[in-house]
Amino acid sequence: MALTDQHTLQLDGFLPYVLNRLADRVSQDLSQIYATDYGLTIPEWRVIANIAEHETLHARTIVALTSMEKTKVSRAVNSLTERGLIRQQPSALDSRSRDLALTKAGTAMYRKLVPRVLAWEQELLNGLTSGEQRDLLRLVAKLDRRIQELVEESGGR
Amino acid sequence: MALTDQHTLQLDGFLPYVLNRLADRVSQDLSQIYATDYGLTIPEWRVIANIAEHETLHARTIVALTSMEKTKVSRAVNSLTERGLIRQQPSALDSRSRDLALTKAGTAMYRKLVPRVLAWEQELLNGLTSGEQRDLLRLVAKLDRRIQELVEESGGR
DNA sequence: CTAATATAGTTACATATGCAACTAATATTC
DNA sequence: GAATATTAGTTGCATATGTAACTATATTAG
Repeated sequence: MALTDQHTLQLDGFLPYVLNRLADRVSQDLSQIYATDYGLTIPEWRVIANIAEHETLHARTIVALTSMEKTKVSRAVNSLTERGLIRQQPSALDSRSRDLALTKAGTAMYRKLVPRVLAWEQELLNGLTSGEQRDLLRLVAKLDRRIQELVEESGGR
Repeated sequence: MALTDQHTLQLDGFLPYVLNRLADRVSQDLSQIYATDYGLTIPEWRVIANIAEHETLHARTIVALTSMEKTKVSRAVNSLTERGLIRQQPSALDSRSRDLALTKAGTAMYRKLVPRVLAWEQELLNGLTSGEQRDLLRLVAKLDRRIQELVEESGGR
C-alpha cells in the first residue's frame, strides 16, 4: 500500500475525481434508456430536454445552459431536425439564429421518456433520505455557481 | 415560459443532468493545469494518479477503479510508457498483465502536479463550509455505491 | 490431461468530438 | 453611416473514443 503522505493524492477524497467518476457512471447507465430505446445520443437528449423545458430556445442559449461545445449543439440540433423531432423557425430579432421548438413527434418522444427517466432517477436516489437529496442538489448547485465564477476569472472556454 | 407540469422535467432539479454538467465544467477547468502545462490528457492524468496512489497496478485494476473503457486505459498506458512516465514489468502471477509503476520522471511530474491540483480544488471548495464539504463527499460516495449496484443489476458495461 | 470458457490487453474501424477557420449577420466605434 | 469588431452557427480536419474482433494466457469442466 502507498503511504499516506502529503505528496500523494487520495483520489477517493478528491472531489473532481469522484464527481466525474460518478457523473460518468450515472450518465452511462441512464443513457441506455434513450440510446437503446430511442436512438438518441446524450447531446441530442440534452437538447430535447432543454427545448422542452423552455418551449422555444436558440442554439446559443442551449450552449450557455449546458456548457456543451457549440459544434456539439449544432450537430445535435441538425440531426434532430432531420429526424423530424425539432423544428426551426427564423428568429424575428436576430436572423443569424433560429427559434428551436419540438415538433409533435419530438414532444411525443419526450413525453414518453420523461416518466422513465424520472423512475430511473428515483431508483438511484433510493438510498438517500429526502433531506440528503435536498442537500445534494443544493451543494451541487452551489458548486456549479462557484465553478462558473472560476471559469469566468480564468478566461472561460 | 414552460408550465410546470408533471410532464416536464425540471432539469435544474434532475440529478443526472446537474451532476454531469458540474463534473464537466470542473474537469474542463481543472484539465487546463495538466493539459496545458504538462501535455497530459484526462485519461492519462487519471492513470498516473491511480498508479501513484497504489504504487503498482495492473491495467485491469485501473479499469475497475475508474470505470474507464479498457481501450482508453490501454492507450493511455501505452502513450505514458512511450513518454517515459510509467514503466511496465511482467507480472509474476499472470503473464497477460504487466505491473505498472511510475518512473522517476513520472513521479517527478506527479509530485509537481499534486500541490497545484489540490490548490485548485481548495479554490473550488472555497464557498463551502467544511461540514458541507464532508457531506458532499459522503453523499457522492453513497450514490457511487448505489449506481454500481444498479449497473451490476442491469448487466454492467 | 484435454477441451471449452473466460480474461487481459491490443488493434481496426466507424463514429464522435474539439478546435480553428469560415460565412453571415449584428453591434460598436469613430 | 462607413469601418471595425463581435456574435451565431457551420464546416473541415485532426484527434479521441467505443465497439467488436482478435491474440495470448488462465481457468474451469469433464
